[in-house]
Amino acid sequence: MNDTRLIDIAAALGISVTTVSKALKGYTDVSAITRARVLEMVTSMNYKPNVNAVNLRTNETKTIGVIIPTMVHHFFSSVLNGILDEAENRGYLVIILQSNEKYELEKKQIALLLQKRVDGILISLSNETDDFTHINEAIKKNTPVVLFDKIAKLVNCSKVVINDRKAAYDAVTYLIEKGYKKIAHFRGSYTPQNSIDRFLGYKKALEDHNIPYDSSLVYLCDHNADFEDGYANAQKLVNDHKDVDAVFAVTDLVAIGIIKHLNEMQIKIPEQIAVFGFSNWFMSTVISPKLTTIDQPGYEIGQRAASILINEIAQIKEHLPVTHQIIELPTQIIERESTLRS
Amino acid sequence: MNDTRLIDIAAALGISVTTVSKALKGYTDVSAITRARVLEMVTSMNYKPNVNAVNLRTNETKTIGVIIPTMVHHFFSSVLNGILDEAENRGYLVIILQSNEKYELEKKQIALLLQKRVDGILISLSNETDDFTHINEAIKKNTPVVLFDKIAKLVNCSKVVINDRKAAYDAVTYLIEKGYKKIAHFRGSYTPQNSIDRFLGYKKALEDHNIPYDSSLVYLCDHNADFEDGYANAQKLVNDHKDVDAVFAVTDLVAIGIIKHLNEMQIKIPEQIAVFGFSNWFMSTVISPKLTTIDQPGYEIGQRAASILINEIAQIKEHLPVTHQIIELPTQIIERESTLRS
DNA sequence: TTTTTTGCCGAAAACGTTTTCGATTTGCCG
DNA sequence: CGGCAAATCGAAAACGTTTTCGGCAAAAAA
Repeated sequence: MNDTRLIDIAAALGISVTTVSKALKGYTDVSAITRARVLEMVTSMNYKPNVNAVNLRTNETKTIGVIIPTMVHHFFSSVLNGILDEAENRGYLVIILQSNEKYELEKKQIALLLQKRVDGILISLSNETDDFTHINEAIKKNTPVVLFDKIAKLVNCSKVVINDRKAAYDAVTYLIEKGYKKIAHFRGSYTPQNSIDRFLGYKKALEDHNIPYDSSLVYLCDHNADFEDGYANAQKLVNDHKDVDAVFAVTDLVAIGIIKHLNEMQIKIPEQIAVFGFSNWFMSTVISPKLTTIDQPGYEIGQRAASILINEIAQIKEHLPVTHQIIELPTQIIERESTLRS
Repeated sequence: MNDTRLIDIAAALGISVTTVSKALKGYTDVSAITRARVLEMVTSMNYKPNVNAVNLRTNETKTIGVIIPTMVHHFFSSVLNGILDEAENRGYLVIILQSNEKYELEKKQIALLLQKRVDGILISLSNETDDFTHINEAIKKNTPVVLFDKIAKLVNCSKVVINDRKAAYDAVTYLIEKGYKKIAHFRGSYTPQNSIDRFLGYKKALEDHNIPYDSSLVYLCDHNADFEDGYANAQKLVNDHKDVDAVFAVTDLVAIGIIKHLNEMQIKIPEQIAVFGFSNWFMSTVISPKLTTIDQPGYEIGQRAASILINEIAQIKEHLPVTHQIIELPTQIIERESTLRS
């Protein structure tokens, strides 16, 4: 346990702890020469400040908390990646918690983070969450919160999102312009804003191009919007509607489920039915045919969210007024084989 | 900022901080009645201890650090999941860092964790790492370390692994017993123990079944052992060896790359060439044909590793001798279509 | 009654920093 | 040479706990 303390290097130098501390923190009332001596002794004795003492004294932890619905998901992994990088660059550590899409757990975890006195919180809401008092509680306690991806519009804080509605609109418009006539939609469950917006974008695009909206063409994938959902519903789709020529899926995973079933039924993609995904999960280049999809910049979302949060932390510390910002990151269509008729 | 402190509830009750603290920590020298009053006041005033003060006083942080090569990987996501669950159950928070497979970064991050005074460290080594002084440094400082997955046998600490060699041996033996004669191996790079062991298991299984080892049947996938590796090498394989009837891949991702190429070449799986993966990544059920593979219990690895670490932390705190343990978690063959000849 | 035990409580030190405020010295100018 | 400003330092309080140690009362033993 070679933990050298301020008092140790003070003793070694024959000066006071006060001066040592001040030398390190850039106070002006310490001479250049003693500062140099302190700095040298600090490295030679390998001094590392005791964060617990610092935290107690300064009442901050240089730590931010992150709550995500799930970790085992490529999109959230990317977001986390962005958060971790930005946090490290700015000298912050990151505590990660998973809500497993449960509201109660999410609530508990906010409380845990507040108790641990993290300097700020990044959170993507669980699908269950429809009450936001726990978030507001954190904000009221002067702990800044930044919502990302799955947000709540009502909460008064900064947010980093993509425009799901526009992205979906663009996707469906793309399909229409490619000549597809009867476009089905495999939507996610009813609560998360994401799947609502994507559905609305789908609907709007149809209407704007004079294609009547037909609710029987919308299939609900509420079992996590995963592979099985797409697979099972694809079965129904080909039974119900012989003349569908394209599907816009709420998720790459759903899209891959669709592709798998169509492949098994020997239905040609995109000749008979085109498939459009959402997320640009790297797996979408692995399957056959390669999936056309919407690129969602996960890494950048994480990075921006962390950056904004850390800025707000600094502002609060300086007692400056914080202005919340809503960042909308651009998405783009990644055109691949699954919609590309020759 | 409603942060009530011990002194506040002491004042509210007209007693001393000492007694309040003792009531909360289960000391015997506080009467049942005052203890009850304290407990009541604690909940009514919503008291939460200031962790920084507690940490400073007790010299522990109730936090463990985790370093993994990468987060965007299903296996590590699962491991993290296990770690997070176990940690939360035992009242610990988790700080996660990524080494991005870089030795230098890994070294820096160990230092960072030590500086933050985490109570223990979980780490899966980067591929580059071949020097272990940074790990030993942590151990010397009385911060317990548990290695998992990508370990170093030389480091004197607890480890949680699967038996890669045996798993590979079983896989290849399975192929041989199914009647496959000429079995290629797509191996990972030369440094990580994992891919070495899987290669050795492959070789041993051949020898034990009187099949001569042929080094030209071993293809190196050293570009992250990912999808592209499998795809590219599969191309070489079918050129070089017309008579190969099975491939054992170091990773599901590599296996999927192989499958993709074979599908494109209209080579029937498993009739002409069987494919065997490693990891039981959930994607292996999504592709066609579904991939036979080795199930690697990621979640359990994380859980066990965290559990062992937290036990050791407790032992060190009580000044008990710690006995390091090496846990080998069982793997099993998941038989699916890619090796199942009808 | 006196002595001893038991039960209950509080004063105070300690953990390692940061920061305020006052003290001391030095140089400078008149 | 006196006085003032600037430069440099240190004592001490504070952050909120935990824990040791001793004190004091009431109950039990003598």
